[in-house]
Amino acid sequence: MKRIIERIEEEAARGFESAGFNPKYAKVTLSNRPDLAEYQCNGAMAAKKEYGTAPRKIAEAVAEALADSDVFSEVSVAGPGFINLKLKRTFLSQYLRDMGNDGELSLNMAENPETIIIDYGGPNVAKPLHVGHLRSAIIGESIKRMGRRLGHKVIGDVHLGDWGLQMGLIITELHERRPDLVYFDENYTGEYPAEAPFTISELEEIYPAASARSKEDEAYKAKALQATHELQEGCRGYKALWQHIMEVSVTDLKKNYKRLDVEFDLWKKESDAQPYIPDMIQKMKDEGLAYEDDGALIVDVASESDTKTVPPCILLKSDGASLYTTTDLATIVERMKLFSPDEILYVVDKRQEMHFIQVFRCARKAGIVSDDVKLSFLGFGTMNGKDGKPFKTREGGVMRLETLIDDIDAEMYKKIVENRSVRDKDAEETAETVGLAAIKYGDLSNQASKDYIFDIDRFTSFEGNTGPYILYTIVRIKSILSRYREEGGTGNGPILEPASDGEKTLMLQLSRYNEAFENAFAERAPHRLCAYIYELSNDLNSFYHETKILSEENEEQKRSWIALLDLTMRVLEDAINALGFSAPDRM
RNA sequence: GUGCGUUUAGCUCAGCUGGAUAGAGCGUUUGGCUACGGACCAAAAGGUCGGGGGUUCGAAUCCUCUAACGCACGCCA
Repeated sequence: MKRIIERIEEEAARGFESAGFNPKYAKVTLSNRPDLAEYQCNGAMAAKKEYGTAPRKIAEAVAEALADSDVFSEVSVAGPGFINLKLKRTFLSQYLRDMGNDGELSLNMAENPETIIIDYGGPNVAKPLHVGHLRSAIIGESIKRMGRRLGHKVIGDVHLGDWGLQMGLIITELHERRPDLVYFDENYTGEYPAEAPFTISELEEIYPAASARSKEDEAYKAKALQATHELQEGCRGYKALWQHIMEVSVTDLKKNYKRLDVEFDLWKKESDAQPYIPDMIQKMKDEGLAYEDDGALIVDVASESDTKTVPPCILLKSDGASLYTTTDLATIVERMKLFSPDEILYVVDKRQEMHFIQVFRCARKAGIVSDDVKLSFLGFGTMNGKDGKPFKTREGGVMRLETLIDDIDAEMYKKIVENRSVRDKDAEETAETVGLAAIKYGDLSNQASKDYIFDIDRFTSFEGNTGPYILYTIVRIKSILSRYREEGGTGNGPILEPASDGEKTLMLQLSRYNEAFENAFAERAPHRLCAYIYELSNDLNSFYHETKILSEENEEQKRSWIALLDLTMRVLEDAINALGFSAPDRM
């Protein structure tokens, strides 16, 4: 469905044209002065240069040409040449009726759906999910859902880190602790045990210990590097261990992501890209792109227009082992082969930007992707605690994601039980639903690229710009609608012209849904959608407060309001679903 | 050192790509409970948009200089 702003712009363009001016100046924006008008056009000022006429004169001519408009009830000129536009009430109500009947709630499905792979998650196996993984999961999931909602084919890939030094570290540490395990016996040729020799909690303890030790003990680190290399070379025992680590980790990861209502289509991992590495490297060597430098195999990716030095990509270390960069490149090879996507989007900590600049350039240079494939990077900022420093536990350690979710759920449960409008047996489930909304909305309502402060008290609040407030609004509407049905009401009437300013404000806001949603996706900016639903919720609550709906005696009016509530609810639920959370029936 | 990012109300953040009087929430102060759900609504106070200079009819937004903080800069991921 055409955006309301486009309809308005077209009409304004007609005005410019019939007044003898170029319609390109008919750019319309939301009014800065809602007390004067709903929309405004500043084109008269811009047109001054071309026509040498006073902007006010131009504006007045345009206003006159629009006097008989079907769209505007009033076109007036203010200040130096602002054209203020007030919409006809019939125009607005008709737009909303069309929207209500539109199966997509006015959203425009992509004309040429794209295949987009989103790489988010990126957890390392054997390491517990911590709060650092939260943002990637939340932001990536919402962009995936927004894209799908608009008809694109979006593939989410968790892309596990299972092939780097951390595996070597774990193997080395295990070796130190339990040298008797068969996996370390080079002469062993039999079958390895089916059962893993460790649990997830042991695994989660082993890695940090090994990592810490490698930073102090050179010899130990050398061993880990060696083990990493041997694993990559296919050492049988290590490979079997790796298999165990994978099974144990993935089971745990799936459990955690499920709690976040984050779902990946692909559980690909770094090691899956390994088979593509030899050919890829050979090709780059043959083409003269890759060459040896200090024993390492590198590719120059600097460009003359750079304002800073972009270091070359290292494909193979001097010891012959591959790295993050190598794997990422090979992963692109694999993705092109399996999915031939139009875009690959990485939702990753912004500190990794340089790495991706290198990888993208190298991929293009080596012809791994053609020019029409978009490689994009959505970097997000750090999640800080209330002190402005990276989020930690009270003891100063890394906060586990599970713990964080537990804390939020507990806080939510407390508040819900206090309010006791929900039966106890449902309270726990409701707390989880509302808690998830609190976490996700708290994150998504901030601009992704900036650091933000994670404040449990604020996010779990039911007041202000929070997830729970949005849910509250939805639940409130649901409650009225169900009471309406209980009282024997059926169906929605056609939406009538707004009867009050509050109702008009609500209707205007609803009419901007497609614009808000489509822009949010185009800019990969979930926070825009958050801002939209927050405003919509405010408008709904204001309207609700000043309007007695169920006791309205004019049946036609009542049915119109019910239709308006119903439409608002559908828009809100559609939006939060795209953001990645949902509303309970009661709370 | 080089580059990137951030700086807007006491606090947490918006500001839709240059428009009129810079907006929300929290907190503070005040008003509204015969409640279709008060987890709400209405209102007030609170700002030299880090600082200087420039571009133009017009700048939080573009350019330039500068300060503070954060981050990244070849064999970690």
